[in-house]
Amino acid sequence: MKKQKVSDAVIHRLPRYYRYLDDLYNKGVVRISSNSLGSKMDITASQIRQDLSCFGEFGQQGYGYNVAELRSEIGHILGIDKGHRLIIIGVGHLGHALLQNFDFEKVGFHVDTAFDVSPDLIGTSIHAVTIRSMDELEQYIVDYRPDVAVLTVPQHVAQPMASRLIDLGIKGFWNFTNVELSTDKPDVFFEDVHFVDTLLTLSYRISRP
Amino acid sequence: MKKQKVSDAVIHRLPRYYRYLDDLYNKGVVRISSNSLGSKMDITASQIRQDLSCFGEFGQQGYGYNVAELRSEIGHILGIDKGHRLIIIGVGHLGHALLQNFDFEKVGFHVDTAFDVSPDLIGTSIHAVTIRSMDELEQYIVDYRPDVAVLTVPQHVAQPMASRLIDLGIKGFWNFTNVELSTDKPDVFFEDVHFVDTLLTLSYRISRP
DNA sequence: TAGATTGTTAATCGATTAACAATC
DNA sequence: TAGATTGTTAATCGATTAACAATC
Repeated sequence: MKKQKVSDAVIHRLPRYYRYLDDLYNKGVVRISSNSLGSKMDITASQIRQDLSCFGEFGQQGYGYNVAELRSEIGHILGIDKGHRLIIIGVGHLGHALLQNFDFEKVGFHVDTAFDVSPDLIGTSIHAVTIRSMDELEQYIVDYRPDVAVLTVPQHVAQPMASRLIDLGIKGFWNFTNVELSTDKPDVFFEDVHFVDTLLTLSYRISRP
Repeated sequence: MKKQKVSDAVIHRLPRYYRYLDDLYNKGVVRISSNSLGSKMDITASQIRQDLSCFGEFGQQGYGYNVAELRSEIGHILGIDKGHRLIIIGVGHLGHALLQNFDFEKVGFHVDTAFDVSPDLIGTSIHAVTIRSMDELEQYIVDYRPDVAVLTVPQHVAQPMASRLIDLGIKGFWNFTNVELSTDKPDVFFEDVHFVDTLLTLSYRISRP
């Protein structure tokens, strides 16, 4: 096992490995070689073995990998078993859609609660998640110490809201606003879901003659 | 101007360039050098110049780039001015959220119409977009020839729906299902928005000790 | 003009792929 | 055992950065 800094390229492939392995696992597949996984995923077997070697030795010569085992190892590397807890900031259509459709538990996140400013929403609950007033934010976070905030607020409040949450100790942001957030704290992470960027990439590709 | 295949790395940076230039443009900034744009975006000036050189010469020695001009050039490269038209397949919470909040026009897409199976939705409209029955799909696409389909349908219908749309001539998919779609047609493009992957990447980062 | 900044070529760095000894 | 397949080292490929002549 090499012990070096793991590159972004590798990190970004991990969730995809996990998805494929989860799928194989659910289909009851017991073992898989880097070769056959590679052809499924359309990457080289070499790359898979190289990527995995950043984290340990999970296979066996002549056999390949045990699907259940590798799935859980990668899940572990990704922190799925850490019991992370998150809060949702902003329950507009998008926040609502995530609450209704997104399987947070499946990737090891528990949705503690949600916050909004709308009196119509405060006090109600969606999918067993209570929506609270934004005024309770400080007290709630101090009391319950969630790890991650999902930002589904309007653009213009994104950065101030992020700063407020960072001061309260939030360490990770799943950011759905189209704003690039920043902080000087090195242990705070932003993961941006830039819808616009992906649509523009598609636009680029279909626009070539 | 070098004329080679443009790498994925470059293509994926284009939308971000566009966002920053659009922002500068809206702030009334007239000119910018690769150096100052680079420090804003936290990339090297060299990379910016190298990237742009794939598409032409947009700057001027001693001056830098005209913001309005570079913005529109990159918009052009991305196909923002192509008048692409799209249809939304599936108006659940997510489709609804996109219809209400996402500024398609800003990136040069016109939302023609939307489709769903729910009798409650069919015939209504959201943000001036009519929701039609899935039964009208064939006829509509044949008649109006939209370019792109936004897939916000349940997982298990994703691939069959994509195949059906590809047969009807849809060339681009903005895919919000967690399924990796495939086709043997080389001129069909999928742009996947894998929510799960980004949340897992965040999980990885905050899980490191 | 002199200073600034481009576009491009060359150098460096890192990521991917190939090869293979080790071994199940 | 023989065949299969790993983990890792070496080779290759491509992307990023640095350097600089050209020139506004």
